[in-house]
Amino acid sequence: MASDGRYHHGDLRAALLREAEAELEEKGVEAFSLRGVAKRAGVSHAAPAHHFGDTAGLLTALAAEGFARFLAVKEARMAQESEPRGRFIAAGLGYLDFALAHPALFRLMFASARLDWTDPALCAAGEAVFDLLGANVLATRGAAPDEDETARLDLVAAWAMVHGLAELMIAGRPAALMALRGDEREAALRGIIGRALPPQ
Amino acid sequence: MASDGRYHHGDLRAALLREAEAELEEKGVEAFSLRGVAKRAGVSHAAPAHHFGDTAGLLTALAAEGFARFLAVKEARMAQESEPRGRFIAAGLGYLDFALAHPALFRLMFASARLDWTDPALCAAGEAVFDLLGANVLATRGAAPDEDETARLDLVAAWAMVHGLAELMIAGRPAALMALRGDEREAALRGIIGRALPPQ
DNA sequence: CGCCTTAACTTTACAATGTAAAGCAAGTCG
DNA sequence: CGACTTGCTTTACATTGTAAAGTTAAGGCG
Repeated sequence: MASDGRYHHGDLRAALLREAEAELEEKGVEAFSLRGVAKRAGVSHAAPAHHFGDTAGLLTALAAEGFARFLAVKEARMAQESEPRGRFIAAGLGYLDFALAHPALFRLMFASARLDWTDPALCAAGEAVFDLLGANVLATRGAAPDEDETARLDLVAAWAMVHGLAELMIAGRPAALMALRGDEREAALRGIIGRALPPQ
Repeated sequence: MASDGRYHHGDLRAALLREAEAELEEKGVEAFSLRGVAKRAGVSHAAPAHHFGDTAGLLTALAAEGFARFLAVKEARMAQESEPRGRFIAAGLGYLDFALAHPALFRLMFASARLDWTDPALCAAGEAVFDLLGANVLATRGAAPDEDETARLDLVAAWAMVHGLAELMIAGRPAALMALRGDEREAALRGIIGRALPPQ
């Protein structure tokens, strides 16, 4: 029985995704529980499995949605810049915005063994993010990563640097970086990300 | 009863740590099971809890041991180089060696919510690794990260770059990098890591 | 309107897991 | 030789994922 008394929820699928994200951020991937999600949504413990098959199905759907939002955050940051290099750095800052705002979801997306990468929706969402990275390399270096060796290295360096920053910052490391606030931190991050990009 | 028939195992603690690592690498952190570890060691399902308190205790002990080995791998790589910059890059390559050789253990050490960071052994082992990073920055830049602002950025940049490479490569990404073999890959990695270090 | 079909959930059931508590075996020290 | 202690086992129970069967409501068709 739905919490509002109705038997048919209306849009339980969307509600479960919402509650699943709350469960994920609160408990972490490792303590994530389907029954916990059901409890939050006020439905029977088996309702999530009905909609998503199993835990992997729910997490996969959540991750796919996450990649779409991730891309949107990056693009929003980029829209504030006009020069290719500034836009590339902005994409990196968006990457960090998202990771710090949704750490558990971020780790689910990038470092979980519980995702079903054969799922077309998840693959497509992930590739869209990767494509943006390629486009930024092309705009900055003037060569496409899948054709030019140097551009390929640019792509790896930029991705690794930003991804590493995200992972470390999620873990609160290094303390010296996490101690910086607002503009100071952003200025430091711009400088660090800049090291990985093609020279100006 | 121990698999060899003895009641007292002799060194069950060490055996459990060994089997726990096998369990971890085979099933991943998210599907890691105490009972699975016990089964591998041929002891009763509650034996691990007897030695380590609970799952967190076992994983924490495993991670602490992991940090010690991690440090050893980095130092082994560094021993082959004499110049500060070469040694710094070698430490990064050792970081990647370890991550790729023990991906699940690596992720346990750096990205698990199941570790008890109040444990002194774990803290000490982790700090020893961090100290090596600081020493490498000092040797390369000529300034200590806890005193000099630029050195602090050096530390963050180097760590983030190498850590990001580790996380991405564990996930098999990017495909272009993972397709490279042996010397080719190492040369590419040297170049990429070099971007994050103080200019030559 | 009443019946039938089907989709959306619930209930029931079961095996696997973590952990607490009590029990038993075997070395150790008096 | 007997009590103590340590190391492991047994038993027990709550929580979890998932399968399967049951129940409720919504919609189409006569």
